[in-house]
Amino acid sequence: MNPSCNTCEFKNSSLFKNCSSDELNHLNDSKCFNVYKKGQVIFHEGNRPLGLFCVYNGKVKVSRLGSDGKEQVIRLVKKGDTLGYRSLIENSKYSASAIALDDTEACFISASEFNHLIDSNVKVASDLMRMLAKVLGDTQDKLVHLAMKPVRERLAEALLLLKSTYDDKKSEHFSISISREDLSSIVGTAKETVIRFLSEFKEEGIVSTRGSEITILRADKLLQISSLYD
Amino acid sequence: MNPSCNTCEFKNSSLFKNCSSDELNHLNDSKCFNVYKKGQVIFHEGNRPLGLFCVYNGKVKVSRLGSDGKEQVIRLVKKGDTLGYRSLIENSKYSASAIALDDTEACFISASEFNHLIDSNVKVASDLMRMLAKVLGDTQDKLVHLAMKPVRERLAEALLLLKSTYDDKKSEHFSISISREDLSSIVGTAKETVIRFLSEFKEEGIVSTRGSEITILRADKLLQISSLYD
DNA sequence: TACTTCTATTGATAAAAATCATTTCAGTGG
DNA sequence: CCACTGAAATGATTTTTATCAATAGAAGTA
Repeated sequence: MNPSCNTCEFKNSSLFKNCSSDELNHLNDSKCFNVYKKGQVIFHEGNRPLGLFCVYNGKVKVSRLGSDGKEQVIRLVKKGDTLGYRSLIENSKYSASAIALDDTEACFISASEFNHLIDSNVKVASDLMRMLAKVLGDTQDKLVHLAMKPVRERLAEALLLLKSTYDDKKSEHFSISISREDLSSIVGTAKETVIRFLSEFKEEGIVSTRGSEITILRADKLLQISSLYD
Repeated sequence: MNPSCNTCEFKNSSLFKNCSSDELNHLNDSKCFNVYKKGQVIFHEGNRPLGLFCVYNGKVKVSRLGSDGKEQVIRLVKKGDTLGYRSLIENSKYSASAIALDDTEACFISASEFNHLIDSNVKVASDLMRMLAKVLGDTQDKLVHLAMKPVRERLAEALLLLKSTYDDKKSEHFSISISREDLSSIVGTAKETVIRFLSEFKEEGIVSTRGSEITILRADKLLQISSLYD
């Protein structure tokens, strides 16, 4: 059950894709495999990071809470992704929390192990740097869209983001079970507002819902809606 | 006039603080000193980066334009800061433009020079990585605040950001000349809305204005206003 | 100085989104 | 199967912010 780094599904696509077999074995010996139930906190805003997480399975949201209880999702994390590296690099406390959106499994790598690895393998360090640059770019996009696009377009974009992040089956229609609360925290708006536009989308035949499950029927239409202002 | 890297004011605080004297000399020989007038474009969204800029003097905004002509400022850059490294690392086109907010001077370092440096000096690479992590954290803060705070609080925050970024004289009161248009692009709102809240701040004795110049009289009050929701 | 041109400011109004209240629906446990 | 609970959905209303329009003020230029 406990997956081995050397045979890991993400061996060639993760942050550690440029590790030697020896390095992977070493990682494997020191890592710690964890299981999280849906809704469980993986790490908590304000705590000190002890290492980083490599998500093996499941879905994770990285989000921050305002004093009024409102939540804003900063990033969605999928299997194969690394989690919690920013605070580690900055050597600062977590500025956000990571919460499982589904039952999730992740390997934990200690800070010392991680630091040793990026000090000793330049390729890993430079992959990490590129990853940071990529995530920074994505975050800037989010910022700009939040400032410039109305909710309807941001919702369309959020649905496409969910699809592009979590659609691995590539089936005809992508479905995801997500609470309206979580969805509104991704979009950056109120729950009811999300529900209203979602109802519009339903009437237009763009999505369908059954309980909290949303099925995207017309990704093309969503793309069109989301990029009205691009 | 053309400043030398080895005697540069920012020698010990810039991204290149861990360069050897030789490396600095080499940078100095290959760099190119540029002068930009207020309002002038330093680099433009969509273009391919040829190198990176090290700001020697002045103020720069990094911003993106929506199709409707609305602008959102992503980052403020001051003297001693590096500019344009994200696209360079990602090897992608500029996703934003850099525009001088004041008369600005900056040294340009070619991509090959820069890449060679980060490949050969691990310390520079790791400083760069920490810088990326820092900027990512700042951007995430911006994102969360934009989503959660009302304009009044974001305006207070923006004024404090301008002060913390550009106040070097540490005089009694910080003054800055900035158009309401630019200020609104930092806050992420309409020009008129900024003006209205600015008028409120004036009535409350928190700031004063003369033309486009804004003077912060009570930074403490701004801090209080901006962190109502923290 | 008078003129021209921005830009700041203020006012009135419209649009967008948040909030509050209520109803409906889906999943859960007896 | 039914009651119960929590989430989704819808409606009514308020708040916030954007937009449009007009005026006033600053800065540059002939």
